[in-house]
Amino acid sequence: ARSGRLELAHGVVETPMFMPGGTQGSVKTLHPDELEELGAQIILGNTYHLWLRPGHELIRDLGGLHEFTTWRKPMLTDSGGFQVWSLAKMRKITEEGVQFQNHLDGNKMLLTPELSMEIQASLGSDIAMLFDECPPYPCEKQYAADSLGLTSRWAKRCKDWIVERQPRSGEGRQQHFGIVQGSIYADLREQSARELVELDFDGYAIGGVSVGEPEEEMFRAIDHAVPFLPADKPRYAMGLGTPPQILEMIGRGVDLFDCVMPTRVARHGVAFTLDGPLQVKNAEHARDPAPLCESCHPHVAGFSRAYLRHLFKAGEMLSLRLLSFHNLHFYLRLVAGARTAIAEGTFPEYKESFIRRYQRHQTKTSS
RNA sequence: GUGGUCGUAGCUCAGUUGGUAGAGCCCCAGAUUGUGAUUCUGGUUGUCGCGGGUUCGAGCCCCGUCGAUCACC
Repeated sequence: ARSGRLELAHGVVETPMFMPGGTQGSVKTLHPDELEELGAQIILGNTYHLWLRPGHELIRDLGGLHEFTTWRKPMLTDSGGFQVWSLAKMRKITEEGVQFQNHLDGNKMLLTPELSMEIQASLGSDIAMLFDECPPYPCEKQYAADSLGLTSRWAKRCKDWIVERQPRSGEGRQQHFGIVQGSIYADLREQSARELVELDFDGYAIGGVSVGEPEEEMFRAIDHAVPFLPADKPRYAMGLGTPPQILEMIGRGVDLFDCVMPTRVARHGVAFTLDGPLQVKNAEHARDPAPLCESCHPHVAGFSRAYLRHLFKAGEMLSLRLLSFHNLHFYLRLVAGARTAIAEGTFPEYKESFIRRYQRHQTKTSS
């Protein structure tokens, strides 16, 4: 485990850090001021979604994504590769890029490495992710190898675009993170990492995880990639994870995380607590005056489980907001605690005691 | 009073020529990992208004009865 400071165009990010997802220019249900209050230092935006709607040129003309959304702190934009994989109806991957039918009106579109870089430059994010191909799980080794090769060639094209279009360096410059692929194969992960490091980016992400693989495979993918990434550059595990997974990966030297889980499950009635996930809608809470958990943010601590259950059963929008707020608070506290523990040299104990309590009452397995 | 229609799960209803009861909602529980609030997956629930009859067998047919509703008198 390690801690650090990431200096970006719109401010400093302390690591390890969790980055809430603001896919369409909004962390669903929350006000930017609330995110600041929660201690969020960097949030995500998404190239694919913002390109389709309202359009990156519109956002650029209105001053960029920070100005557009009023979020003044650092932002990271995902390249769109994953969304083309997960959302588009039909897609055809070619050397040039990905042809697909978008999920909004079915129009045929083409996303290329250069276009992804251009869109992200228009958005003005602090960190732009390279355009990659995210292979599915399970994945034959030959496919994973071919896919990795394509991702590396696209990385080179992204690099060329960056050098040509953004020659300036220094403060305020947009940073770029490469994405290590290679599925579950150790040698491919190593190869991918080496090829990306050769091209020299500002940070490195581990992609192709959280695509349906078992947890052990996910950890192994991280372990296969981390040793080949430079120690002085940030490492980002894309799309992860559950609270215990976050701690496990911090223990493996990962600095940044993003995951829709805290906000998505919040909208479906699940609250994270020190004793594991809590199904707020369950009948057992119908008359429970207790708060969600002892670590609640003051804004949520005053509400009983009975009231929160009622809000969900009644379909009240406040329920979505309160649990989104609560779950992000939980995640951001988790990583803040990790930073403190790392600084004090007690991270292993912090991790173990958290996981022991979190999983104590769990009867189900998280596959 | 006469004639018609209808009584099936908590609610709204489907049940083919009689073959041993289903759906949606609700309720109960689970899922969710580079974003799906309005999603997905499971599960519980019936004296088929009641009482007789016909039949090997009735939610379906016959008789009676109760209730709802409509039309006419």
